[in-house]
Amino acid sequence: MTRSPAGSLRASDIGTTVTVSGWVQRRRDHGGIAFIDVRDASGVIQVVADPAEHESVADLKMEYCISVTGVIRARPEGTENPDLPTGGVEIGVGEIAVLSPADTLPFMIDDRVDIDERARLRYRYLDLRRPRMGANLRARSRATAAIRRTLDEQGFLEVETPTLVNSTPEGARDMLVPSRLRKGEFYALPQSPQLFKQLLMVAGVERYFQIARCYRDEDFRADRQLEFTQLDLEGSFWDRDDVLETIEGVLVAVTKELRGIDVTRPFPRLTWQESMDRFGTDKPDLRFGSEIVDLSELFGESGFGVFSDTLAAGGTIRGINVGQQDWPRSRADSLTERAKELGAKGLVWMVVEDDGSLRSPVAKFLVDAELAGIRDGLDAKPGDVLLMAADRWKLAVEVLGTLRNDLLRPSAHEDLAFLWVIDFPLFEEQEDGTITFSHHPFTSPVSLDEMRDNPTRAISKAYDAVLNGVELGSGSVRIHDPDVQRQVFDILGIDPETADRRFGWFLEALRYGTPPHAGFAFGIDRLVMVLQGETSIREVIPFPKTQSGVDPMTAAPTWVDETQLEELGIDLTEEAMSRRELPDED
RNA sequence: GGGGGCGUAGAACAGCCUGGAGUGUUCGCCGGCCUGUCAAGCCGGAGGUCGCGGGUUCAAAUCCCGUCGCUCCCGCCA
Repeated sequence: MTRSPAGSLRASDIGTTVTVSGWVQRRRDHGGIAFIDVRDASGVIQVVADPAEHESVADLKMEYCISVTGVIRARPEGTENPDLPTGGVEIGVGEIAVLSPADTLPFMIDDRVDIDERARLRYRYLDLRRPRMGANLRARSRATAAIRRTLDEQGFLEVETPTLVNSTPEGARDMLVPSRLRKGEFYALPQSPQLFKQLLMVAGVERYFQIARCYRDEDFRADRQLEFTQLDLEGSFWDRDDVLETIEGVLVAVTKELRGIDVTRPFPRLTWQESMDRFGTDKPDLRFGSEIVDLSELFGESGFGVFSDTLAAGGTIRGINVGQQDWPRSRADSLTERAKELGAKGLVWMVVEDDGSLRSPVAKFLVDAELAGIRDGLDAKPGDVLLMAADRWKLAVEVLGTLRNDLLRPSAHEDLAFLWVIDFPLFEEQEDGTITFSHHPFTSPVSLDEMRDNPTRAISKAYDAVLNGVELGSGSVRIHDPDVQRQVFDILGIDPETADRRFGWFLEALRYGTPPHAGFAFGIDRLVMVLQGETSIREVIPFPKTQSGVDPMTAAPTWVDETQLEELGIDLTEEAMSRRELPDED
């Protein structure tokens, strides 16, 4: 007899004999009657047995893998379960077979319990049996299917690029793989297929995409793992808007697939400058207001030294109204600490009293006109909490932008707010005065003259996609002229010899009739995370690593045999060897 | 590299501030009862190196120091 998916059974199946195979989710044994919830990948069905007839029912434990054959029947009136898609019917047992028993579980297969993450990862195969995790796995599969469907319809070619590539020390730290055939040399795992996809444009592919695993050896966050998956995409003869339209189409299709809703297009666009000014970040969360306001002009002549000195030094004074907040002293203190952690010298806070006056430790330093200006500028109403930062522009807006998120950002992702951030700076000036790229060194400037004359103010043809304050990914129009590419390397302080050694092969390729091209890459983990309402990408990655880069199940990374190291020509340092002697402790 | 939170039975927690016998709750597990439950219910039982190491003390889950692990954040992440 063929097997029926448990979750598919409905009233229309009443009277038919079916076989369902799956796992015992729950057993409710009433003595004279026993209910067994059988779960498979499709859902759950209730099985009803008389323990007197089916003695083996008493032996069924949670997560036993079983097979049940019986007749579908309507549940007696009043016992239907409206919470279950199959809740109108049940299987009256004919036969039960245990396919595979299960040991007592290390934790319950239940969405309602938060289990220690180490235990979940140690038994990830059990963790993935939880409905929520199963739903996340399926969502991810449907997301990639929707991506392929959308791009295939537009004539894109899916091309696989190598995952053993040369190391590029710029940007993130590379994951390295030693070469056996060439002792002492290393491959790197790709941080992105960037240069290969540009070569595919040189190769005449015109429309390329790949669902590519990428690797960056940097510290973890809730939205960062060593390895992650990107939709990587590139098109020839494209300008920015061709990319934005294509990516929007993909994001809309995936959202439709996972959420069943039609996102309004086109997505809003903010310039980087506007995004920083209004939200203090290049990945603003547009689900809520409380924008940052420039209050500098109120304080040009201020008697409050912190403000007037900041302005005299070329800084700025920005404010934000974070609305109604519980505001005990401890909250103010911890927020001030947070602002300092972010680099601010301090944080000014004010609470609007019922009579409209402002209660604040600094109120006594401000004159009435200044206080009134703050109230007006921040549209203050009684009970509102106002925050102000006085600092150089970027720091001031970033601090307020972070506090805005800390205080107001919804924890779940029920609403969706997509947007584009465009017109990023081409370069960034670092604290030591050197110039680095802000996107990557293959990004086209808007103006060559501006790039040469005033590099730190030059605008690039780079853009980011943002969803609910999460940076999904970024892209740019690329440089297709080898001379321009050399100029960019020059500005970045990469001398011609170094440029040739590292990128000569690429610069050479650009000389053979390279089409203008542009592209994008977005993180599939992050997109699925938000659409599934999760706040960590580990929930949508089947087998993630812990924050220290360990897989508690397989114990990777592990020590390898001396002979393996010898073959690779690798000696461990004393420091590494001493770690080897330490016992692993929890 | 730095800061915060957490670590107590198989799981989730309370207990810690203010030291006094491993005390408690829910779930799971074992045994028993139970014919319409769906996180079934009722009765009984087992189960503990309070992460690890050191210190203070007559006495440490509790206070102090160190360390390991998990996690969030800063740095970092083109």
